[in-house]
Amino acid sequence: MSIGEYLPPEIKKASVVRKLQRGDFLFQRNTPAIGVYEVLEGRVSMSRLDPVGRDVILFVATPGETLAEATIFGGNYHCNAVALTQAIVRLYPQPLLLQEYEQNQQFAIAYTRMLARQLVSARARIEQRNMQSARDRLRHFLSLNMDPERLSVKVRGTLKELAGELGLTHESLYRALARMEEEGEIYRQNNEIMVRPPAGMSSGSTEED
Amino acid sequence: MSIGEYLPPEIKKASVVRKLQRGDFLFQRNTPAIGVYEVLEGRVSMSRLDPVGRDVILFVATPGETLAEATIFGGNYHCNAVALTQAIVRLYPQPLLLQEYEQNQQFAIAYTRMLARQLVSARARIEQRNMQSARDRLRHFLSLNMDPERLSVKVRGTLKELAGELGLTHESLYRALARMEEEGEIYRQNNEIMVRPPAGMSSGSTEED
DNA sequence: CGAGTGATTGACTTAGATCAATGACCGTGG
DNA sequence: CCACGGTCATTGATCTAAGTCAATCACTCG
Repeated sequence: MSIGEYLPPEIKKASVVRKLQRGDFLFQRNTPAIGVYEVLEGRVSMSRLDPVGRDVILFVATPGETLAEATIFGGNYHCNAVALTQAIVRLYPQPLLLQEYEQNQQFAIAYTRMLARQLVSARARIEQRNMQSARDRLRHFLSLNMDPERLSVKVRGTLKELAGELGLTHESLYRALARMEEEGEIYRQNNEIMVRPPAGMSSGSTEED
Repeated sequence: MSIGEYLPPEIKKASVVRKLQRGDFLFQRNTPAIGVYEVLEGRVSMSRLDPVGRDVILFVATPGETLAEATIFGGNYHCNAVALTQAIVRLYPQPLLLQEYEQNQQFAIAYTRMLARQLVSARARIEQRNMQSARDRLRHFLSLNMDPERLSVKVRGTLKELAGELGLTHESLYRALARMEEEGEIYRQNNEIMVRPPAGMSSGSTEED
């Protein structure tokens, strides 16, 4: 799923890890693209100055996300990338990526697929954000991430981080969780959120114990 | 930019237009993918049943948008597509697309680029949604769509549609526009929104008349 | 043990959503 | 040619839920 998983070993080996202090530029707009980055730690923001001189944020990449995917084909970067926190990134050199794309159709397909998959999940997040209520956003998140067997979601990281992912303050998320638990819609246990099926759902194949 | 623009003419010719009534399925999950669709008119929703039986919306495609881009490589559809309104779509047959992708590297690159571009703009929209205030969302939109020469944005379609794109009610958008105009931040004329540069900006190269 | 952070809850504020009404405009059909 | 229905643009009044500020408790790490 993440970029590292399907890259040929020689590109992995040729990748370079870079550490950034808060405020460091990773790259600047209209500068030749040297490759695609993956964020390993911290947060890196991509932004651009608008014609009036304001900085417009296009994307804030968090660990596991890649940036500047289109620069596999060369050209210049189209925005500025700045570390918002101390951060660690991995650079996959453009010439190697492009060469692989051109010579190994399996890789080209994998790369294209990855972009399509990311697009699907970005769009899903937009849909999530179309809902204003904390509970609806949470439900959407749970629905998309639920383990079908257990009808539950293991929360990765902290609830605060989840709140950020949902575009909510942590307080709102805590309250939504609390109320949904009160009302019996969900049930929490450690860092796992179990969803209680609506009345009249048979659990089908997974009848345990 | 849109998919039609770089497709080889033979694929364009082979594409099929389909009209949908509200509620019609365009395709269903786990059904063999026959191609990539472009929405010409109306709104088509992509959704999936979650393990608990709720319908989760992944994406609502509007005119100009494509869906199921990953199915260029075949396989099954991964969600259900239903017309939310009366709609018109164009189908680009998967076998032709794949053949072209495999045999014409320029096309493969163009297709990959298109996905990367869409990803950039989807991410930008997520950033926009991270802002809760109507004015900030509007500013973000203006910054991204501003004509650099005129420092203005021509609104496509109605303001109501724009409100939807910004994730706001139309009333909120009207009020935000009105207040920003009152305060001199913007200036409206027909369907164009002109942005008044913050104090102390020289317009640089475009000093006209 | 004390600092730092996450989880949680309470009190209060506020801006967006909602409901409602009005005027402008546009196309259609009689 | 005009009346009528529909939609957009706009504004007012009100509601509500999320944001904000603040406090507490548990836990971890050095």
